[in-house]
Amino acid sequence: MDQAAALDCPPGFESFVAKLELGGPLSRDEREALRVICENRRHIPAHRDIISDGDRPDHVHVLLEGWAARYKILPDGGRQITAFLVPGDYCDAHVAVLRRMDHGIMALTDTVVGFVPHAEFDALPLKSPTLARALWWATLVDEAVLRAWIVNLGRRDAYGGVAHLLCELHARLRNVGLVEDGAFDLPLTQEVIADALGLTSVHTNRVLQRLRSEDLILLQGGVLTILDAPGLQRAAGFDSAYLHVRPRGD
Amino acid sequence: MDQAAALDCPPGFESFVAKLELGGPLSRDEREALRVICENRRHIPAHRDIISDGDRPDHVHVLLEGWAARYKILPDGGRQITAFLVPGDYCDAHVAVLRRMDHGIMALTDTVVGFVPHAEFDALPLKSPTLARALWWATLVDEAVLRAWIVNLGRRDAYGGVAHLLCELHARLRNVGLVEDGAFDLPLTQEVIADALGLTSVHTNRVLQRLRSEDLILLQGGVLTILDAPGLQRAAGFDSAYLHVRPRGD
DNA sequence: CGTTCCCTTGACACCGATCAACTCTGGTGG
DNA sequence: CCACCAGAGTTGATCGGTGTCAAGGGAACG
Repeated sequence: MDQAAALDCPPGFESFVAKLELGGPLSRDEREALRVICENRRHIPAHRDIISDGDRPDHVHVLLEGWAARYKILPDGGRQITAFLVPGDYCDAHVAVLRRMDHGIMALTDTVVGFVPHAEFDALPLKSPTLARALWWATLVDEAVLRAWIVNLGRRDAYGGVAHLLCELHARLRNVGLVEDGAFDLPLTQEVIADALGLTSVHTNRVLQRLRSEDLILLQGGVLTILDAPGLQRAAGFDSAYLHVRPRGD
Repeated sequence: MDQAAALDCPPGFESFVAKLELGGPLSRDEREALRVICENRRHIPAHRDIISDGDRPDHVHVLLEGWAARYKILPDGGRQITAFLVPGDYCDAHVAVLRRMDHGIMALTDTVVGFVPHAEFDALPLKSPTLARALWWATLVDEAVLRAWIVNLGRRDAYGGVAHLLCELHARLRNVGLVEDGAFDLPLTQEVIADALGLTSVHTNRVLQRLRSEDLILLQGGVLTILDAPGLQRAAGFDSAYLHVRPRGD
């Protein structure tokens, strides 16, 4: 936690660097190279798309503050959320290569994103192999999270699925320094959680109440407190190995 | 389809190159660089792990012949398949960065894999930016497929899910030249399909029979023939955009 | 010609969807 | 200060898609 030079950092920069350093430390120069991404900023209000399905954005975006979700709308109008984005997460590193978005990204809260043109982004790996590797690391962990969600949806019941999601968010937010005493902001409506887990908001409500009644969690006012981490992980069948982070204390 | 130099190519090489060329053509030299991966070969019989959960392989593997599946075993013994691998697909490009497998890969049929040491694999992008981009392309499309599966599991019923899976496999196999007249080898048991879609083999059986009775597909002897592609895609809500391939004829 | 694996079929149970109403909160305007 | 309103959370009754359990059939193989 070297806060030495933290004072003049744009908000969100710390989370961004923290996520990329999970794969290994970055040099002063490499951090500096990342800073340019955080200096062009854009505010996007809640419920607005950051990027829409079919877009061909010419910039790469990083979420710096707030929450967002990747989602896909089905022909019948149903919505499936395929990922939650928290500060430090890339929105569309793919698009630098694939060009066209095959899903949308919506701001769930008021958000701030940083962005750079593709050309500048593509040049980053050339400046430093370490940075290239850090970017790989981040996308590969994102991929591992997708696989965990598939397991969630395919083989866990609603109770285990919700528990697993909460464990995952806890771990990911801790990685970027957004957890204090086992508590963190969780500005998700029950409908949003339901759309991530393939449930209805009604059933999600019942599951959350069960988790509360079992004294595993405390959720009120948009803040989640994990009261019994081992118990919650047991309920979820959660094993953090897939996040590829060296375990550490809270 | 320049078969000019195809005669002395190792089996599976064509599919491998085809997959990497979906993002753009490769030069003669680049193909040659890929060939080394196909020249070290290993046979793995059906039902054996190619790589197991927790392994730290020191080689990168490419599937050249046969079918394989990524899978995860849950504490309660349940199995969830998170991806099907067909010729041309990387097994573990991740592990060059993440080091440790967070899931297993099982051969579904007798298979042949090609492999190279990490060091040699890591050097590939340095030789050619085009190759680096092709590797990115491949992993990003794999990621898009994972998202499509999440939608499948979360918001489609069993009927739509099976239909969507068949559409996906059709498109992916066509990309690597393994479809003829709308028909291709599908050496998956109903139990395997069930484990991919979060169903039971019993219910998968009923769904397949419905698809047959509606004259959408013909499935026998391990060969799937798509009789009514538009109808199947309609049943699935399938839109191939997420595979990021320019549409073309059958 | 028995064994094994896979596919098939039927009866029943249950998790989670659906539909509908009500509560609670925060914000807005008269 | 109160009336109203919209969005989120909560609760209950009922329905339906899939799971579960169990039995049987067919093809490949030693």
